[in-house]
Amino acid sequence: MRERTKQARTTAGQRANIDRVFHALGDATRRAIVERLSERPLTVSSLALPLNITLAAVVQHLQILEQSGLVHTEKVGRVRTCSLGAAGLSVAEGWITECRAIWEKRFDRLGELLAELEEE
Amino acid sequence: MRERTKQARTTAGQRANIDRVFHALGDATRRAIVERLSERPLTVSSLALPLNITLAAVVQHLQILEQSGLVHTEKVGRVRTCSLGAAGLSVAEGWITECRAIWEKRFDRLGELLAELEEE
DNA sequence: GTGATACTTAAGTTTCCACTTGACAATTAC
DNA sequence: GTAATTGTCAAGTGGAAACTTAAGTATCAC
Repeated sequence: MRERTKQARTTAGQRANIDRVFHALGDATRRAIVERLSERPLTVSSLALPLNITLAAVVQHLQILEQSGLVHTEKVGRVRTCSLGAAGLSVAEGWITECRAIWEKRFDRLGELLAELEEE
Repeated sequence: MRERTKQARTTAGQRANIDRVFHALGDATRRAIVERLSERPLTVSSLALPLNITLAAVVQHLQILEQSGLVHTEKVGRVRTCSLGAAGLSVAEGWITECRAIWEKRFDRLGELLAELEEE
């Protein structure tokens, strides 16, 4: 059976990905991790240091971040090194850009009309 | 009395705002609302129609969206019209852009380093 | 006026999610 | 070898958050 879905602006897979990324970014602790990783790669324990939570909690956050493509991790020996992944941020950026594009298109269309209504 | 506060990349107020925006965007239903409002302004009940939740739930989502600056609403008579607010999306976009900028800067430094190593 | 429409609000329920604890595995240091 | 380091896993807890129900208010149509 061939899967033949209807043509959508975004596919179901993309939508699931967007969901994972924004859910990941919805938590302040995870955003703090992303911010620090944008500066330099860090190990799990060095990531945990400034955060006031257990190492296990940090690992759980990292799982969510990695599944969303926001973070990439690699284990060498007993040390896992985490770095920022470009993919996740691009997904979020893309969604926002598309929303804004549609909105601005509409805004431009109404521009002339609004100019007339402003004199009241 | 020199006011020399700590030099922060982002102020506490901005951080609270970022938190509200990303929390708002963390929910799929609210993102669906934002997407539809990017196309055209809508009333509360017309927003609720395609969503399989009660009107009360939609109102609660709208409160969160309005507090984050993602949506602007105005009531005329008994009808509340909702439209996309540019402020919220800009906040999210700004955070992502800054993260990416720092990350890319690091990439550039790596490039320079590699270039130097090749010369020697 | 009456009734219908379009929300609004409060309170309760349920579901989810961040976090902890505690035990465990794998690597490195001694 | 033993011990310390670094991380992993499973199960459980507490609180936030999404959602519902039910009642209320304000506006519009007649």
